[in-house]
Amino acid sequence: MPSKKYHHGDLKNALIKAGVEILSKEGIDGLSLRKVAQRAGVSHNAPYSHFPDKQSLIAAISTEGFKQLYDELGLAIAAFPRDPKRQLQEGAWAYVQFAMNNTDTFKIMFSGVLKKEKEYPAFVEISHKTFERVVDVVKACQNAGVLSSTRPEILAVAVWGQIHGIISLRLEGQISHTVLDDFDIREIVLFALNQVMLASPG
Amino acid sequence: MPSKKYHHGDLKNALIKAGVEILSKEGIDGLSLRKVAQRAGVSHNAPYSHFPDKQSLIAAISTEGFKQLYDELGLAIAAFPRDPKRQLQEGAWAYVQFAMNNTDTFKIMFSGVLKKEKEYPAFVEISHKTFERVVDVVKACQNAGVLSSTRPEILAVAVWGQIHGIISLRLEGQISHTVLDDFDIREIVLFALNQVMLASPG
DNA sequence: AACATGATCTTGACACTGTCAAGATTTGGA
DNA sequence: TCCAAATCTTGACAGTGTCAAGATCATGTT
Repeated sequence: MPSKKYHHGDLKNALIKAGVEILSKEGIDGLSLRKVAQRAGVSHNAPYSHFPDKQSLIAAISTEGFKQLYDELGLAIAAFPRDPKRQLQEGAWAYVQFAMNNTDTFKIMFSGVLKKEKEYPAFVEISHKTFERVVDVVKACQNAGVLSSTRPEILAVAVWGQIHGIISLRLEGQISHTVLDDFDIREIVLFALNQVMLASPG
Repeated sequence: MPSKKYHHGDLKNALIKAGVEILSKEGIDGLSLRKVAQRAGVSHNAPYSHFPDKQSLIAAISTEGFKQLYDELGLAIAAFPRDPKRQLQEGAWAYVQFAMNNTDTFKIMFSGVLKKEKEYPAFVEISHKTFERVVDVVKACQNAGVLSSTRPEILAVAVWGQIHGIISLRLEGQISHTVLDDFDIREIVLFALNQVMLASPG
C-alpha cells in the first residue's frame, strides 16, 4: 500500500469505502462527491475516472450494502439449519438489525435515492439473490407446514413486505408513539410474523 | 385574486401548491426552493418570509399529502359501512393507489426526506389521525371476528406495515421481476391481507 | 530501451442550490 | 397621519454536480 503516488492504486474501492463512512457519520445529506473525494485524498474530480456520475457511486454503495445484508441474512439462516420457522424469525430480525445499524445505507438501498437501478447489473444481481434467499426460507417453512402452500414468491413478497414496512415506518418515526412504549420492535416483528404463520406445535 | 401586487396575498399556500406541482412533474430532485418561488412568481428569497427553511416547506407539503391520504382512506372506509373486512381491503387499496398516483409526495412523507418531523405539529397531528383511522378499522374487524383479538394498535402496525412495505418495495422496483408478471399489485395486496385475516365465512 | 497510447488524476470553470444580510414596499393599528 | 411589523427584493456566499482541458503515470509494442 504505497503512500503518495499520483495513481492511487485502488481509488474506486477507496471511494466506496469513504462514501459508506460519510453516510454513517453524516447521513445522506452529507454525502457529496466532493467530500468523498476529499476523504479519499484526491481532487474533487478524480471520482469521474471511476464513476460516470454520482448515481453510479450511490449504486456501488447500495450494492455493497446489499452484499452485507445478504451475508447477514445467510448467517442468521445458517444458525438454525433444522428449524425453518426459526430461520424465518431470525432472518427477519437480521433484516431489522441491518436496517437499524446501517440506517442511511438502508435508506439509500430502498428509499428511492438510487434511480434507474436496472442500469446497474451488480445491484440487480445481488438484490435478486437476496430475494431468492427469502424465497428459500419460505419454501422451507412451507415444507415444514409453517406457511401456507401458495406460490412461494408471492408469500415471500408478503413476508418481506411485512418486515420491510414495519422497520421502514419505525425508522421514519411513524411507529413510536402509541405502540413502541409497550412493545419493542422485536416483539412487533415476531408478532407480525406469527400472524402470517400457520398455527403449529412449535 | 389580484394580479400584480407587491404582496402576493396568499403566498404561503401558493408555494405549497407550486411545490406539489413540481414534485409531481419533476420528482424530488427537481424540487428546489428557488424553482418553487419562481413558479409562484416571486423572488428566490420570498419563501423565507413564510418558511424558515426548505425543510419547513417539505413539512408543509407532506402535511398536505397526509390530509389527502386521510381523506381518501375515509372515503374508502365509508363506502362499506357494514363490512369491516371490505373496509380493510379497500382502505389498503386506497393507500396503495395514493402511493402510486402521488409517488413523490408519498416518498417525501415516508422516505426520510423530512427530518425532525416532531418539530412540525400539524404534520404530527394528521399522521396520528391517519394511524387512528387504521386502528378504527382494525377494531371493527376484530368485532366482526375477522382479525385476532390482540391489542388493536399492534395489529394496526402489522397491517399497515404489511401494505406499506409491499407498495414501498414495488415503487422501488424491487418486486417486479419474479412476481409481478403473474400477479398484479392488487392481487398481492389482497393476498397479503388474507394471510393476516382469520378464516371467515365471507 | 524508447515511445506512444490510454488510464488516471488535477485545475479551472459553470450553473444551480440553500441561506444570510440589508434594503424596499406595503399593510394595519395607534 | 405615521410608525412598526409583515412581506418581498436584491445581492452575496459557500457548497454542489458536472464539463473541458491539461498533467502525470503505467503499460505494452516495436
